[in-house]
Order: sequence, then structure tokens, then C-alpha cells
Amino acid sequence: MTEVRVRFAPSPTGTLHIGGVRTALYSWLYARQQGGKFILRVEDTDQGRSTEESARVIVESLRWLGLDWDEGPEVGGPNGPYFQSQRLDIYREVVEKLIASGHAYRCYATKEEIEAAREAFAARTGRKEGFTFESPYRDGKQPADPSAPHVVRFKAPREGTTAWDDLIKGRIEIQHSTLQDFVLVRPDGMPLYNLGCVVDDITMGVTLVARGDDHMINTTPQILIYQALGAKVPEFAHVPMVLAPNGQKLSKRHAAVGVLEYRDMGYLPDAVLNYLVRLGWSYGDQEIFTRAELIEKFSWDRVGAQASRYDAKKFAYVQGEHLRMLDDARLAEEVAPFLEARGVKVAPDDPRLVKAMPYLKPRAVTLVELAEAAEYFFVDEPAMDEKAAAKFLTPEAVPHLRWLASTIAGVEPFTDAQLSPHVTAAMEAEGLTMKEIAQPARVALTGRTKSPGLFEVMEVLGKDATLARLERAIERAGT
RNA sequence: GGCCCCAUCGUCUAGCGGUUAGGACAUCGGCCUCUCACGCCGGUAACAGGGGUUCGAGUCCCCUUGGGGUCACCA
Repeated sequence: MTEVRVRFAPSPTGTLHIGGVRTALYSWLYARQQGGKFILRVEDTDQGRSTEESARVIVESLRWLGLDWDEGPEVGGPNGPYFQSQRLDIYREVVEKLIASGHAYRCYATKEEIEAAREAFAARTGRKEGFTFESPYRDGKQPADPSAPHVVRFKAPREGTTAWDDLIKGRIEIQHSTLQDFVLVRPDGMPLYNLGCVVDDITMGVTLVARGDDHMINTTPQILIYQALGAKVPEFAHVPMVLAPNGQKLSKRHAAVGVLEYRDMGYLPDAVLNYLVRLGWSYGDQEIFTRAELIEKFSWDRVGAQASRYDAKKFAYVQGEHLRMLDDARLAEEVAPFLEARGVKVAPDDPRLVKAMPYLKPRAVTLVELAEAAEYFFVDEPAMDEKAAAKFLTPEAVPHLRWLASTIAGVEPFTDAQLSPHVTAAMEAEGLTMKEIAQPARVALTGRTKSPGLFEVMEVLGKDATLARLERAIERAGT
């Protein structure tokens, strides 16, 4: 059996968006499952639109997601270079072969001539779509000047069909009559998509091509190139689009499209992968998967053929599940940078931070929310919500806070397990209830009305800080 | 418009000829409760329409409708 070799081949013309991530993810999962190779190749032959910045963002995005590649930018490999703009010599050689074998020809028709033909077509048919250019050079017309600017076109068959068995879409068959003599090389020598893609996939030994289903139209021309070159045609898997909630094309209006935005919003890479994999792929009733499970369970035949819509709510749910799955030490490491971004310096292995995690994580979805919820533990004085203070830190609350302070002062160890029964019993003896005590105390300790359980907060805070905060609140409420 | 793809709850989906059409998110009730969450229990909610094939169609075929993609010297 030959080694599975799959690639992700983005063009660096923007951020890596979630649709692209899903395609990359499926490919990566398949490569990892099969013990094959995952190749990253940058298709930057459009000099006008490609940017180095975009290539950097794509690499950074994949790194953050943990979709590591065996060959490609930064890691190299035996079939490099992995930027198409550095592979021009390879394409040139292949094109000469195609021309020599009669599969391609030089076309000297100018853009103006093609445009004129297009307009004549529009005048004749009343529509501008569906135009195919018939080059006079296809059948051997000689140019006035062979050194004049020209493109190279593929001599597409006019009859017959091309078919393939798509791993996702099933058998697809296309009539050659719908094809035109597509351009392989621009006048400046830069290859076009269909040529570069096929040549690279051949020379890189790619066995399975997975891409968005908006590329399905390109598959027939590409198969024809494989055949003209006498190369083995790989398998194809055309992954459906990810659409906006309203069924339209996904854009920044509908969602954060670039994956790095999710990193900044405090999403976990595994959650992003989990959400995206389930968008189109299913495994019975299971919704939440670890990375290892995904690698084990993924298969192309369980990828749906229809487009799916982005759902931010479900995404948030999946993220919340992954947040809660993470063990406390790891979670503390993840959240520390987000605390620091808020101006709160905490060591990632601070014991209080780790101890707070079990109490905080049921109440947060993103790392940003988690940091927000952890903040008051690590500042000298919690930021006071004035509305909360006005409502709960009243003169009437003072006796309760005093009572609470004196009741807990002698508790050792100062933990939820000790505090909770001790205070409850004392309250009962005094005829007090948690309802009267809890909210004023919560505001005193955290500065807000929502938090983990009162005694859990006390445990993380420690006795000194707890008593100090109660004292300050009593002073404030007493005036 | 031509060509191509697609079609089960609002959304993601299970279903691969015989099911009370299942799960998840969302939504609506309720429980738990010191707040907020988490969690738990329950409800509403779908086979686009029409023809076939078959003893029997969500499942197979055709048409219609609807949605998407694509018609470049972009990828």
C-alpha cells in the first residue's frame, strides 16, 4: 500500500478562515490516522493578491490550532520549495513537454481580441455568461511574431466526458463540451492555478486532494492535465462550504472569520477543531471529541455532502465543554496570559489560580470570561460594582457582615469544606439565613453580585484577605 | 442563463426499504440553590412538493421547487 499523502494548499490572499480550517482539519485528521504525511503548500502565483503577511497569518493559524505539517514552510521537506512562486522552473519544464506533445499551445490572442469576441457573443445571445473563447492558434495558426506576448492554453477535448468518484460527493461526470481551452501560463510566465496545482500534487506525491467544493469545476481540467502528463490521478474529496447563518456566503459581517480572532476571544484550539469537524461530519450521537478521538474516528464517508451553516451558539457550547474538560493546572496556564492582558499579573502556576479553577470554570465559556471572573482574587481591592454596593452594602447589612467576620475568624483550615458546615450551623443557632448574609458578603468579597459559592471564594482568597475585605465593606456600609 | 452540487426539527445531524423518525445546540417549562453558572427532568419542533419502483418508502429512480457553487490571463 502506498503512503497517504494529503496537502493543504491555501493562497495567501487573506486570513485563514473557518471554512479553510475545516478542509485542512479533515485532511490532517486523515493523514494522522493513516500514518501518512500532511503537506502545507502556499499557492502564491497571483502576484497581485498574494502577500507575505497573509502567508504568515496562515502559518500562525495552523500552528495555533496544532495542525502540524510534515512538509512545507518552516519545516522544509524533500519536495520543496513549498511556495509556488519559487517553483517556476518546474512549471516551465512541464509546459514545454505539454506543448511538445501537442496537449498545449501558445495563444497570441490579446485581451482586446478576447473581449471583442465576448461582446460579439453577448450581442448574439443576449447574455454575457457562458462565453467560451475559441483560440485560432489551437489549430496551428502561426503568429506574426513568435516572441510577442502570449499565454499557453491547454488543448481541451471537445467530445467525451471525464468522471471521478468523489469521496464526499460520489460519482461526478462532466461533458467535455462544456470546457474551453483554459490558460496554463500567463504572458509573464506565471502558472495559473490548474497547472501549478497539478504539477505540485504530482511532484509532491499527493494521493488525495481535499478542497472546497467551489473547486469542483476545476477538477475536470486538472484530471485532463494529469492524463496529458501520464500521471496517476489522485483521489478527490470536495468539502462543502460553510455558510453564514442566513445561508449566504460567510463574511466578517456574520462571524469572526479568521481563526486567530477565536484565539483572541479566548477559544481553545481543540474546541475550534471539535466544532468545525462536527459541521459536516458526524459520529453517531457524539458531539464532544478529544483530538485523539477525532484522529481515530474520522472518515470521509461520514462527511455530509451538503453545505452547513455557521452557528455561534453551538460553537460557544462546544468551547464551554472543552474549557471544563481541561485539568486545572493546564487551564490556569491558559488563562494567565488573559489575566495579564487585563493588567493583572499572575504566575501561571500560582496555587490560588489553580485552586480557583474548579469554581470558576462552570461559570465561563471563553478564557476571556474566565480571566474576567478570576480577576478579583488577584488584586488588592476588588473593583466595586457601585450598583451592587448601593443595594447590598447598606447599614442594615453591617451587623450581618460583623457576625460573619467573627464567626469565620477562628475556622481552620480555612476551606470550603470547613467553613460551609461551620457557618451554616452557627447561622441556625442565631436564627440567620444564607439569603440575608450571602449577597452582602459576596459584594464585599468580590465587588460583584455573581461569583462562585461564598465559601469557595473565601477559600481561594484566604483568611487574611477575606477578613480585610469584610472590614472594608463594613466601614463603607456603616457611613 | 449554461454547467455542477445539495435538500430530515430554527441550526448541526442520526437514519443506509419495515423506527412511536433518534441525539445535540437554540428555545420554552420545572428541579437544584447563598448569586450566577454547571447539572438534572420534561415540552414545542423536521422527512420541500409531485410522480413512479416496491407487499412496504425519509431511505431507490424521475420531474418540479428551493438553496449553493461556477462560468478569469483569481485560487
